[in-house]
Amino acid sequence: MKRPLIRKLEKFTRLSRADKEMLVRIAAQRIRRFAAREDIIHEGEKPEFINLVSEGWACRYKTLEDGRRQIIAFFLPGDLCDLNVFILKEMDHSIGAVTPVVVSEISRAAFDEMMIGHPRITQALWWESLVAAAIQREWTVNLGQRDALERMAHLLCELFIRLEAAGCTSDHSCEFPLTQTELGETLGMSTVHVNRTLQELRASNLIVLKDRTLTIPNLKALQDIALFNPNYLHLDREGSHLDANEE
Amino acid sequence: MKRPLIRKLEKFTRLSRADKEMLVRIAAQRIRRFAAREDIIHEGEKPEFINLVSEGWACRYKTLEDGRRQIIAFFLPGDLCDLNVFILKEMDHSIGAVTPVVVSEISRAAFDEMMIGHPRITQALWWESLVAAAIQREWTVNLGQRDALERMAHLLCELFIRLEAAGCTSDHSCEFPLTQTELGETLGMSTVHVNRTLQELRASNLIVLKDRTLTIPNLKALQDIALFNPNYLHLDREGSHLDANEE
DNA sequence: CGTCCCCTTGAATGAAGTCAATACGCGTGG
DNA sequence: CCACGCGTATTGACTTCATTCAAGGGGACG
Repeated sequence: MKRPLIRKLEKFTRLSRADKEMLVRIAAQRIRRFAAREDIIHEGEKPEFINLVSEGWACRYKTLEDGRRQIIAFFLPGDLCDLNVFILKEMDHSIGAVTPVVVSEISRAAFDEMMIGHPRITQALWWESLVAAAIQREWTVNLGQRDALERMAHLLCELFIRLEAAGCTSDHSCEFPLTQTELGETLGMSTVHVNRTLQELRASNLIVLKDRTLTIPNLKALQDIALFNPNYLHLDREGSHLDANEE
Repeated sequence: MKRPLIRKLEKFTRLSRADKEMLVRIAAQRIRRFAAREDIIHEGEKPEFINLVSEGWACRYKTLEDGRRQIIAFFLPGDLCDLNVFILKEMDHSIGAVTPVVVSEISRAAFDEMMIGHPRITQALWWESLVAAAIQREWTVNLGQRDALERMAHLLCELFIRLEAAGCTSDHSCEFPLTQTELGETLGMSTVHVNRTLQELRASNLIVLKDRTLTIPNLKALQDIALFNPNYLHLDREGSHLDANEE
């Protein structure tokens, strides 16, 4: 349950003891806590840090002039906001806490230090950011091509598998703090239709969702109706040829 | 019209003569041509190069098992496919030519060399890739929140402004090679509805689209109905404080 | 001259949104 | 302890936007 970032990065490569200590140290440098619904950084601000979510769920979102809101991404424990953001003059979107969250702020200096002294971490972080981009692309496919039922099923599959990689699941269950309104803002559908879609998944015994806990009795079955192909998450230790000898 | 990449990067930072020569040299190393509709790289392959589109339009796309296709991104002249892709074991999507295209393949070695000797270019390329990510996010918003008319208008605004940055527009017009089927695969709507939506934009005098040429007589008006905010393209010379003294 | 691809149009159908009412759990304060 | 308010979930009836089906038109090319 601890150190979800390390756990996740090790899906890609093996990290040395020194690498891990570095990551722990960096994550401890500057810690901030946010209440649910609070903004971590708001559109228009100048980004000064890379944010690492170590506990809780956060999300990226954008609001249109007329108030419509789209959730663009979820940050689960161990997830990083964009590397290199400090290159941009201002945020073009906001990042908000979904649940109460604990965030580590990584300064540009700390990041550069890590890039220089720890090539294995550097590699793993680029992998992380390529996966994040792949997830964003898959969301485009999801919104563009899948109908409501498939879309919902796909999101649930993705979140569950990502939580698993971060060590945040037990058996077939995980905490699931999203409200139906938030699901709607994520999947581009009305709350009413979110509700009906969830009912349909429940009726088919594909999910149990109750008291902020999600259970997926048969992940394969849910994947099938979602046309879910996990390849875009690149969770198959592709960097294993880089394994460190030390440990 | 030449060297759209350089032209685009200079929207972000000023490049020295040596930087530009480097870019020209890199782009000339390994050139490939593709016919319209041909695949540049296909899902499942191992990416070995960073592709730079120097002429023509290409697209990223994904196909679901049942044949539905979603276009995930367009590559216009001067656009690069993901930096660092070689970290991944295999492509989770395909890249195809929309029109006949000319592509420069950039090897890992050439890329690393550039990263070391040309910090200004490095910075500019990270900017490029952050902008590409921002575009992908905006597409998520587009598909999730906007209705057909807004969605179409938004895409047209984005493409026009990006073409402008690459030096591929003249006055209020640009070449526009996409078929209505491709627009549908991009915007997640049926061809029939694409057709009707275009008609509606034409009837409001917001666009002229004929013979593969798009004219936007009043970009501001089109932006308004699209709820288009160009901030996500980060085209405002944010790196100008980094301007080189040399030229 | 026929074929193929792309664009266009009409009519019928369907998926998802809107509106509105109700229910439920939970915390607060009387 | 109970009443109240608030946010969230649920349900039904109706509407609207978009898809599907089907047919026809036009241009490029062999």
